[in-house]
Amino acid sequence: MDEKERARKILSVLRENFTLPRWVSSNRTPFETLVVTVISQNTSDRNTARAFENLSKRFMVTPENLLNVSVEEIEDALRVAGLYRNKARILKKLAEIVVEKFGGSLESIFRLPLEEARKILLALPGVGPKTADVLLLFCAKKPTFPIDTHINRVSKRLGFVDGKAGYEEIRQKLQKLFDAKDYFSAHILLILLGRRFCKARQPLCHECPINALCPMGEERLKNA
DNA sequence: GCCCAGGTGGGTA
DNA sequence: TACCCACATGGG
Repeated sequence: MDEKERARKILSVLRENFTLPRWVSSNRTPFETLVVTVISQNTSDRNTARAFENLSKRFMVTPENLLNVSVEEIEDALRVAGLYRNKARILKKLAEIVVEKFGGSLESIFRLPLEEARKILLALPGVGPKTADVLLLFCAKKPTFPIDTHINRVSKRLGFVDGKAGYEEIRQKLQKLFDAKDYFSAHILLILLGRRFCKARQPLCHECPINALCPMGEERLKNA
């Protein structure tokens, strides 16, 4: 079985074993998605949601509103998520740039070709490859594959890339292995898999739904 | 009390 | 370019 075939089977098994979280069908604006993604950096889903809700309760999350409130108020809302001083400053700065350079909307960036748009996003404060790719895939519907820490680990254990592969190498590889129409669901499902079964310290290969398709799973089952 | 969750950017060699 | 560390809270 070649790699692409294995990737296809893995995706199919993941679809049978996991349901996409509710927020997937929530319609956030691109700017809200940017804000949530920045908040989520190095932060659990639960605390990310709480922080974003704290913000939304105070005002509609638009660049104009963020520009007009004090950084202390943003800090208060974000405290629960951790790293709140950094993130509050970054959100202020992002609001300022979006209003002043992009007419209050990210849409003009999204209309550019993928790599061009990606470069512009990467130049924004607090926006690294993961955040840029989330925006491009989720909001701009561009064919790019965001790599978070779970996907990084899962890709290596599955043998899709070798252990020292970096962000860009993993992204290119997954984009080759999956069809562009599946990037979104594959991204979500691989994260769910990583969190539930393919944990950093304690992989649960015996219970993992794709252990038969994973070199690491086969190895562990053999040794059991 | 300790370890885990889980990206970016600034600094150093 | 490649690492190392700061950022900070909440839950098990």
